[in-house]
Amino acid sequence: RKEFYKNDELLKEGNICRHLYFLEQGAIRGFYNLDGKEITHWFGFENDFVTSFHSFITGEAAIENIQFLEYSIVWSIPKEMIQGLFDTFHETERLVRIVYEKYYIRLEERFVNAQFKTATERYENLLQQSPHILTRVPLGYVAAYLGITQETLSRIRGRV
Amino acid sequence: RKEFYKNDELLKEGNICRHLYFLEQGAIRGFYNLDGKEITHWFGFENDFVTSFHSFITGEAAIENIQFLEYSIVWSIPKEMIQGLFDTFHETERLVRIVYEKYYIRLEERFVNAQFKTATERYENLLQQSPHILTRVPLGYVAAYLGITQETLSRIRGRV
DNA sequence: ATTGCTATTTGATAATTGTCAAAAGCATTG
DNA sequence: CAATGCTTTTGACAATTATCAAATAGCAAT
Repeated sequence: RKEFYKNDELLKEGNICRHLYFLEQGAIRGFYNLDGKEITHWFGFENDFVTSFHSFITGEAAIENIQFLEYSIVWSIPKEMIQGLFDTFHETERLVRIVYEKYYIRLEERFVNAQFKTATERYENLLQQSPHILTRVPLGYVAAYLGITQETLSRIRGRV
Repeated sequence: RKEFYKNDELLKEGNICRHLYFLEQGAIRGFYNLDGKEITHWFGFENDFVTSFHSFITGEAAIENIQFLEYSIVWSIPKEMIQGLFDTFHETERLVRIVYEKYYIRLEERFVNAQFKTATERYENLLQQSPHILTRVPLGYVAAYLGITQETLSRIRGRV
């Protein structure tokens, strides 16, 4: 169990993410750098499992950063320990499998939105499904999350 | 074990997908209808596991269709049977967990491409990573897969 | 209330991609 | 080899979104 404060970093790009985290309280974002800009591509909130998935699974260096958006409480478990649990308690592996299923479905939906819907539709979708993101996160981060610039998001909000 | 021919359907939207499939040979696509257009959003080839993931996991009606692109051989297993295997043989659940990990990473990469890269970059990426898709699949399907219109893809190819 | 800092909005213009229509290319069939 | 149907390309124009620059709003700390 660890506590973190706003802007604290959980992971820096280039490092290997060796832990799975559970966010008991707070908010967190994952972002990477593209042409000198920070691109936020996911958020985590209370009761979310978070990690740098690609790095955690493959053991390669992470290309993303993970940073806290507010005071947060997280529980962390090292990869080896959770793998040990898989062997000892079958139910752990089942839990993780089911978590994966949920996360996959979520990502699939975001993917379809990203590729086949307009910026306005994506914003309205977010407004309906995850309004808490908009209230707890700076607009610039949300814009990147939606795959548009901050200016465009601002204009969309002005219209709707 | 079943055999299918070009344009055969494995799943129609509105039905519940109760099976996980393994594609021993052939090619297959998943697509859904949007404003009267067929939007292909994934392909499967030899040695891929395929299913309508959302429907298979949630038990809800599928919003997508699955159709063969050529003569194919698939192995299918009903959901209840694989769940039985999970209980009987722990390794089965582990296998599925690991397959999920691979598929999640793939989807994550596609998502980042979809949202943060230009159409040209996505095409060049595909050209490098999965050139077989371009040789075995009609251009219109590939365009939808890349999230652009067929005309735009045609122009990109003309340029590159 | 004032200052300094950051976040958000607005404006003008450019780049990218989509839409609709038509032409060209290519393979299959009788 | 002409006819048919399907795929791919080309053209003209419209819509969407990005970019760059500047103005405004909001907020914390004097």
